[in-house]
Amino acid sequence: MRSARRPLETRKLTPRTSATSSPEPVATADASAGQRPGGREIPEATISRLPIYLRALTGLVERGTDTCSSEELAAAAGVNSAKLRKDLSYLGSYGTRGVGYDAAYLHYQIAREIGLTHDWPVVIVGIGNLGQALANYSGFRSRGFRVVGLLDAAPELAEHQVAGLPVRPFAELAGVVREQGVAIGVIATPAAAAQDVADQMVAAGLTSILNFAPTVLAVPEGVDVRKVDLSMELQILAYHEHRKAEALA
Amino acid sequence: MRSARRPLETRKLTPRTSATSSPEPVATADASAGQRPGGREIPEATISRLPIYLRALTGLVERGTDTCSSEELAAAAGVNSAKLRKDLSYLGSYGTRGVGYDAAYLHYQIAREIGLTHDWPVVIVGIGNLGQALANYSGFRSRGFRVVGLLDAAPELAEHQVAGLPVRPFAELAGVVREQGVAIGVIATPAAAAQDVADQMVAAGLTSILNFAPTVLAVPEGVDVRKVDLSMELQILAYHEHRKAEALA
DNA sequence: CTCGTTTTGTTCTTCCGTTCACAAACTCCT
DNA sequence: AGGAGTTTGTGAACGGAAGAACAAAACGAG
Repeated sequence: MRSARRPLETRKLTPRTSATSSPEPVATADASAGQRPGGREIPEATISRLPIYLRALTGLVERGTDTCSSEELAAAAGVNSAKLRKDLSYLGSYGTRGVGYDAAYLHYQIAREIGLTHDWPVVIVGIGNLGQALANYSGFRSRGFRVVGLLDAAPELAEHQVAGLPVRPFAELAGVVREQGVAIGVIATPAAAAQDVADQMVAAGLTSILNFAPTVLAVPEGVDVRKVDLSMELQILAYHEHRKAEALA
Repeated sequence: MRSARRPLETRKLTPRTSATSSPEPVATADASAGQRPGGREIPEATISRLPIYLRALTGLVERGTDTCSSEELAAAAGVNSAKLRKDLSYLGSYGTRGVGYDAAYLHYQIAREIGLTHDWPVVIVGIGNLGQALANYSGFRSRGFRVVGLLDAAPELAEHQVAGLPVRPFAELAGVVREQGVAIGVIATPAAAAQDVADQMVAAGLTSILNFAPTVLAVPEGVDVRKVDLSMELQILAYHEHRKAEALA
């Protein structure tokens, strides 16, 4: 009953078209490393939640909501409302006291902060089961990521088309990266090949890597790596399952 | 050159066959919730790293290492050695001062702690691209997880075999769970179906869920949910990419 | 047996993230 | 216009995790 509670059609929010709403009236003289013009440093924990808020907002907007309170949005995102408000406050003051947040406007602001106002081209290396699934995953495209290259070391895949794209030999990585201006690479190879692929990716100029191979990658400074470890998640669940079983014994 | 550094063939470690090495000689009278017999509460952050240590140890053992220092193991796992030692100390005193850890023995102890000394049966719901990739993922089986059921709402899949298993109608979930004693379920459906699947899973008696659908799931107390969000990871990378680009401008 | 070397296990300090609680700001009703 | 009712944004308290540093324990040499 949370969505029909408020009696309003209030569209009269003041959306502050200027994004650089510096809360400190004094000009911040510190141009120290990584300091964004319009705000303070955004904590890593907050950044990892922004995509969740973004998705929750997408859902609310699709359902016709135009204004939502921090409580509602927090419920949709599965977090505490105080945490949500603090997270959003790092981006700026995009809410209206006594009213809430304009869903569409807030969505835009978060997308802008993450850098999703334009598409990101992505290459996937390793077109096995997982690589094919990733290439076909519609969630990427709908969130601003465009798969522009599929690469695999195995030459027999070269004839196939996956998700409407040809599978190209791994050696063409650097060419694809250069031609398409790719910055983000996905590794979906077996663990044994992952470090080599990562090295080639770095050499080709990629600066962000999403690693699905169960290995720790060594990369130079300035290259971001995130890893998704499928069996790790199951192992963590198994631990808790194990504990539950012990608790009953 | 880190592996050939020590001049040893030291196999003379004292492996302490008793697992219940209570550091407090006094009988701890507090049987308060979730307290394990042989040790203190293990922090969540530590638990999420145990699988990484496990994998690093597997690699070392395969390469013939029998003793490793916290420094070596930490390097293989990509973490700080002090953090590694503290994490391991929550499990007990399994190292030998001046020597290091017996790789195989430590591997066993961590596996035991997580509960990987026996196999965990797992069901996968949603046999699309991702579900098929997961069903075929060899990393599950090699780490103690056995896929015993594939379920999908679409009846046209029922003829196919995926990874050597038949795809069964979703309605048979409860039966499979009961017959096979399954505790862990994997959701690989579209977002719209995920909450319903989760509800059915809970009703069927599953107490751990790994969710690949981009939705926040609501589950009752006592059910653990972990989520893997593919596009979220890319969005976090995009944010950092975005910042790098801004820093140059 | 004793000393020096190595490496663990743990304590202490510091930092980061979460939560609470409240003042400021906005709307609505009378 | 003023007061009641909401809801944001944030200062402050709290808790947990990370890293530095060190004492305790084991080993080897002499």
